[in-house]
Amino acid sequence: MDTRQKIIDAAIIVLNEDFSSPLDKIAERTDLSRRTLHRYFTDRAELIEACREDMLRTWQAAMLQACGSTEDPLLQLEQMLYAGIDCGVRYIFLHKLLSQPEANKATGIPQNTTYETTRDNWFQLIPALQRRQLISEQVNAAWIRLLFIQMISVTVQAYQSGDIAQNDIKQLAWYSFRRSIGME
Amino acid sequence: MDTRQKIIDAAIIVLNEDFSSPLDKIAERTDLSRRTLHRYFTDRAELIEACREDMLRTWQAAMLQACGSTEDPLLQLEQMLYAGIDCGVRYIFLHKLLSQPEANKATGIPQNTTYETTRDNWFQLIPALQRRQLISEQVNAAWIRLLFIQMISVTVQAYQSGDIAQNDIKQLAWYSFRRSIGME
DNA sequence: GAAATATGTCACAACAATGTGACATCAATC
DNA sequence: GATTGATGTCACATTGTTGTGACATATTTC
Repeated sequence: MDTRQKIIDAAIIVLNEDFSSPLDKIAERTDLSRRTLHRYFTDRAELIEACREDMLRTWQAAMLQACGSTEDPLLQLEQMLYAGIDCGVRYIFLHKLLSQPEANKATGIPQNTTYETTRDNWFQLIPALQRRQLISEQVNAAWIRLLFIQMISVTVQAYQSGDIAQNDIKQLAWYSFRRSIGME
Repeated sequence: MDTRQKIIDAAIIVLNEDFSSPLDKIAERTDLSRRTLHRYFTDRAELIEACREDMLRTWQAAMLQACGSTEDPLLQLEQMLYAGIDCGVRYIFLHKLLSQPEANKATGIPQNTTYETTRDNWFQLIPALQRRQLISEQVNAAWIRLLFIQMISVTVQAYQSGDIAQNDIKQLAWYSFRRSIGME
């Protein structure tokens, strides 16, 4: 398997838990030495940048596919949730990273307009659904956005905890999410 | 105001964002020098321990009050949610800290059985409500527990973001939470 | 205003994390 | 079996973080 990708995968998991974690921990998780890690990424910043690009690519691909699979905006929303869940830790870390501009400045990550526009497209779905009376207009769109992100976080934790039957989790997530935003 | 407490408050906020953050950042947030911080807490471990105790105390007091205010288990659950929200970042950080035993070992935090028993008491409420048919028995108790914790996190973010009317947030949180677990 | 208390500034040693060079080792390929 | 490519080991300079001592400067209390 691609060593570079193996490092990125490990970095995403470790840095998601603790953003200031030393590179040794990432190397440890890949069964490679820190020296090898540095052969692929000269810099910590370069590694983080690679993680960001990887997460962004994965997320955008998943979201595009989810939206392309149907015309029904309700089904689109459901598929978007599943797509986020499939991205898992990537999705969570990406949003954590991009919602903390201080961290970005420190690591020199450029502002990514692709992300913003893509994201904004997804979340224009909500007002559209509200106009069609499929979601109560009482519930704030910003609130729904927070619930969406957090539902993916809950789901990832559920998978990791092992306390919940793996097969049920996705349906459970969609059930809880759609009810939390006032559907059905 | 109590300087010691001021430091703890700052530490909770900063460490919640980045657990490995240098002490300078905490000191900066209090408008005190790092030297003064070290006069109150000789050690980083000691400061973290103080944060843990502070969070635990605040949380337990809030939860006890919430449960003592009524006999109705449904109202109790609602009050518990509001209590968690009032604890805010404290609640989130406490759960983050106590759910990562690796971090505890590193900092020498002792396992706290008071926390576990108190927590377990609260979450015995769920099965009780399910037996009374107030919550669907279809929904897993572990899942509900995750939703509860995350709903508080969402609410704190909503307060911080400023995108949502402050007055509405608590009611919004209770509405979304109770529907997400299958009530009403 | 003198004494006591709290805080700031500076310097410093100890340690941890980073990034790199030099060279060894191992496996695959020719 | 010699060569190449990927990785490991070790050493090293550099930088960031930590905890502490010595002393200066307010601020409060008597």
